[in-house]
Amino acid sequence: MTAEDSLDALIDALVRCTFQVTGVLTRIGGENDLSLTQLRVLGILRDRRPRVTDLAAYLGLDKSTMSGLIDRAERRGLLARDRNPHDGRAVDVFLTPAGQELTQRLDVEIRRALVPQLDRLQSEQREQLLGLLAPLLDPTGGR
Amino acid sequence: MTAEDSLDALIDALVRCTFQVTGVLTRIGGENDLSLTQLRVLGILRDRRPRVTDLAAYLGLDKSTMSGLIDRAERRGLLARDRNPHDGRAVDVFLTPAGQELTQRLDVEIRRALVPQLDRLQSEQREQLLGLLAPLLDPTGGR
DNA sequence: GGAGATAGTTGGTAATCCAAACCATCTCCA
DNA sequence: TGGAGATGGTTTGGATTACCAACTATCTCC
Repeated sequence: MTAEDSLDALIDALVRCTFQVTGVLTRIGGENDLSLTQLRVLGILRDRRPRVTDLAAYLGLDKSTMSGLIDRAERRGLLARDRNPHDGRAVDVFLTPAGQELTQRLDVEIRRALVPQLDRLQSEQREQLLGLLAPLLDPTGGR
Repeated sequence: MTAEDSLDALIDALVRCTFQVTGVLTRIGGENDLSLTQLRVLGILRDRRPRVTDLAAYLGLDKSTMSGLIDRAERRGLLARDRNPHDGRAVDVFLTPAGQELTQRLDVEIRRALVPQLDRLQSEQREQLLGLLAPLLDPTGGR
């Protein structure tokens, strides 16, 4: 197998893996009446209190899309808005206690769903995988 | 770091990686007026000629959703339907030449977008990563 | 203090998705 | 063999997701 083919195979595996994980997340979200995007919103808000624009930027969505997403989640009591004290234009978004509770429960479910796959690897292989994924995630490109 | 924490970190990295790859695919799809789902449809049809229900099952979608997706892609001339010769109820779906051409172009673009990230790894690390992803993708669970 | 930039919402449109209802075809057994 | 039930697809209706353009409110800075 040439290096070229091997790279193709790796990309294929990466994409396949992406869809597999996405499938798990979509399923778990769906079981809780959450779209994948809503799931991501909750995940981001777990340890942050961003303004609407930041949230949209994280997710790669338009501001107006964000408004609707927040509206519906707010109506369900999962998150809330608050005027930013330092900038009268900005609106901070954060989880309500109910949202925190749900997010935590989802975390457990996601973990439970993914662990069996990861358990196919031995402990040191998992360490290795973590080490290999890290550079891929570094936004600075490691330079 | 305990083994428990390490597993959490790995799951976090895996999910983060998933969203990063999804972002790339969504962007490239969008540049070609394709949703992520349409992109997947084309990808699946690359080397298959499934019936509508099979396609829906692959993607985890409802039959009725599939109908609409196929309709729109067919209207764009990317794929076509044909009555299954062995089962009068079933409808086979396959790429048109235009669809094949687009799919191939998308393949190149996706490759080009992901290679820079993967180039952060040395050749043998990429081999290693491929080896670690393989068992995660095996639907039989390797048993 | 006002012109231009920035933050967010609203309204309009298209795509995506599900569920339920529906027709056509197939299976299979009584 | 004929018909009841299962299966494959489409259609319809409704909620969500997503974009863009237009709008209001606030901020920045000359």
